[in-house]
Amino acid sequence: MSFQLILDNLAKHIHLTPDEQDIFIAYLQTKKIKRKQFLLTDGDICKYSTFVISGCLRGYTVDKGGIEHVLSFAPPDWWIADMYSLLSQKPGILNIEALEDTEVLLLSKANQEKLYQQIPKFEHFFRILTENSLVASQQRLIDGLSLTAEERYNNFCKRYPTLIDHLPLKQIASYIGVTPEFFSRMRNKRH
Amino acid sequence: MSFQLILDNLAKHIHLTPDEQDIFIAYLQTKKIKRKQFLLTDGDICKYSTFVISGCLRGYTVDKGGIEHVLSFAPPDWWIADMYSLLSQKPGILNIEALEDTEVLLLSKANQEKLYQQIPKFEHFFRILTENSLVASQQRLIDGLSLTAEERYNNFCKRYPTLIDHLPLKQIASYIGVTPEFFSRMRNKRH
DNA sequence: TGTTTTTCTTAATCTACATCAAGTGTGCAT
DNA sequence: ATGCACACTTGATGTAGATTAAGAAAAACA
Repeated sequence: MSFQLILDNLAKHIHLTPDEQDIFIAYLQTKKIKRKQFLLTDGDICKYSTFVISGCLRGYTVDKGGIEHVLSFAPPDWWIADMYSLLSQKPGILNIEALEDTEVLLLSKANQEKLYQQIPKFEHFFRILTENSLVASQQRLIDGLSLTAEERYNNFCKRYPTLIDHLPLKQIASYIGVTPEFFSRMRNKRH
Repeated sequence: MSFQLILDNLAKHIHLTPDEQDIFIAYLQTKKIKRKQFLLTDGDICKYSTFVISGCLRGYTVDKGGIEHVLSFAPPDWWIADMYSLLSQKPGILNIEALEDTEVLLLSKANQEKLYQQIPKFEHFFRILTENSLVASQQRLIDGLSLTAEERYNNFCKRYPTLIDHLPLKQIASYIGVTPEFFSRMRNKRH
């Protein structure tokens, strides 16, 4: 198991000494999730921040009508968690499912807090990570209010070009916020 | 000018010594904004985190069609900023306007970063603040995808009961994501 | 390899909400 | 007080996108 991907991910915002890297790595757990298996389901208490090494996860909620709404995809080099549940340690509403066989690193909430104490740089790192998530989340809110489904799709294509290829279209439709039927029509533009 | 409100706000997450409180307060600026005046407009680079003491602000974007979309209200005891612009120091898209005569405290980005260096507890505080904003933003995303306008309105009423009273209905409509006309009809339920 | 399951498409109909237009309060500046 | 924005309402009509249903294509799995 190589930890290079996650160390490089940290290195985008903080510099760690070799010793600090070792401490960090000792706090991680490895896990493999088969396609269609779940890392977290609705009602669970989220105990980990998850970092994807290979494969792809999706995080989604299910509404009263049973419709799924994709909140995020997590390809390699991305973090994912049910932030509400992770922070409050109450049952969450997110489902995290593997779209393909996926390998992840898990950092437990307890270990994450130990890192904040032992190596304050981690507080810096996760502050920045959270700030960037917030900006992305707010931009998506604005897009949902301001743009048509088609414009949101074009944005998605620009922002996540690598994802487009090996993602079922219905998952993209759900992320964009439309039905698979409408999405199909939209792409084949014959309204 | 009393700084008690902002010190109590900090105290929700971190404990400061009197000396640290003094350092913090010395970094703040006071500002008064009259009703309908702007603290920030589209295209500006956001230089401050703003904390509201009295009055009320609203943050909104304007889409291609000239329609305003309210992203947040900031009543007393709330923080507001164009996070995208504040973090990237590039021109932002948010307008921040006073809905009534408003008194705020400004913490410049430069001073905020000095605080992170001098008093690491501030990094902890703003991490938590950002985490909570992220959870709220994601929940609003989910609500926008899962709920009807009416359900979103009911949620808003429950979540911000104090705001409802002295806020123009059209501003609430915009926050909910519907036109004033539809909002009016909805409230007077005679579809 | 064939069988099953899931994804994608197409078409008809429907609905939540927008748009346009006009009229009625209501607060605030002169 | 009076005039004037501006907030709010109400009605008629328009539309983006949903729903339902069914078949075609592709992928998963045994």
